[in-house]
Amino acid sequence: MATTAPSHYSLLTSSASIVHSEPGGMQQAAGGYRDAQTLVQGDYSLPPGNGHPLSHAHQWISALSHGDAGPWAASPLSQQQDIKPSVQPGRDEQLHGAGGGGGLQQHQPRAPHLLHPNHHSAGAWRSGGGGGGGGGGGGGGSAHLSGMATSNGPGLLYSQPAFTVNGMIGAGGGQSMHHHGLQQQQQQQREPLDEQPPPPPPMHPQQQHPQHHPEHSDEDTPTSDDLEQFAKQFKQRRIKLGFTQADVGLALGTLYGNVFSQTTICRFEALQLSFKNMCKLKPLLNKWLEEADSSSGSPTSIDKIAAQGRKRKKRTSIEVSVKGALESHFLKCPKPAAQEISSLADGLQLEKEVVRVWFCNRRQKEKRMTPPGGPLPGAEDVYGAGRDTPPHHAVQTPVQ
DNA sequence: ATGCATGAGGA
DNA sequence: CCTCATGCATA
Repeated sequence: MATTAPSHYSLLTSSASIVHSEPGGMQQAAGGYRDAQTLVQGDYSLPPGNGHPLSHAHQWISALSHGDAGPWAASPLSQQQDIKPSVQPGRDEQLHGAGGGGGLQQHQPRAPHLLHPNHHSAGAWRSGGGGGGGGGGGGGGSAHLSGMATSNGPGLLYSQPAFTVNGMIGAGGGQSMHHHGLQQQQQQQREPLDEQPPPPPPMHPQQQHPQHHPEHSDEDTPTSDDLEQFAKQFKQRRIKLGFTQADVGLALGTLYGNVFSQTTICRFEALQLSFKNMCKLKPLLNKWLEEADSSSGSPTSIDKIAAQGRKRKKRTSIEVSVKGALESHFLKCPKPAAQEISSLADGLQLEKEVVRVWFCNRRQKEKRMTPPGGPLPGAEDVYGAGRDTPPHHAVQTPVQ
């Protein structure tokens, strides 16, 4: 039981609340608004006067599948999946507590201090080669992904590329990347005579250019290390500037026409996206960083869009016991056939669709970055042979 | 921070 | 149906 909503979407043809909170002029670092949700999110981290001890060595599982596309191998940026401002016709429901809503928002003065450039996760693995000289400029290459698909119809978002900064935003022109050397420093140096054989990266399927250019460290394809470093740095700066993940997501929208949710930003920081996805987002976030950094004090048009209206099915809450069962099956067979799913669903008293989706999500999760606890569980190829993947489980990074 | 869900695109 | 990118709704 417990399965709340069977399968009908709740029709909330209620208030088409247009919540457009007018930030007025407090978009500064003070981060004007804050969604209720945002409040709960981790910004409160960082005790004033003490660095956080986060240091997790990330390592992506090499999820090589038998027939699926390689994980993050070849061209990571060669994807133009493009974005579309989900312009949904039925815009109703969806109450965003923001603006005039229930007035549950509040501004909170964050301490201007706190935070200090510090920590650098241990980079035991991945020797100089990859990480490549701190340059990491990441800025390089990439970028053909801004799509400016702001072709919204029914008043979706009114984001105007109104920059007041250096007007370097090639909103309509080109998206030239210019990196400033703000990346991070290098961390490993060895004596010129004492070459130590630091057990290089166990294995990183990515960054294996089947093409040419043997040496290129901070151009085009970012390495996993680059990404990790960047993500960390990004988060740090973001917090320092007083922005929430949601803020960033919106900013990206007003900046490029690509809105992202708090979720995505969060996942980016936590490296819970696929390598490809990370590569795609990095340039954008990098740009935002520059923006926020230089205009930290100047007006940054923040617009708020009233979420699109799409009636989602109510989230099904799967009981732990049931989850356990699913997990078991997943270990045995990550990709059950339709029929198997049916019987499974039947046995668990769940909708087939729910089970199917569960497996999809489970597989996806398995492909994300974020090491299952250990840097190298021993290369487990998800589906293909390792039918008995070790019982690793949600061992999230102790960050924040 | 995450779990379940939606959808586009690709066999 | 699957993968993949994303995000609402939640815990």
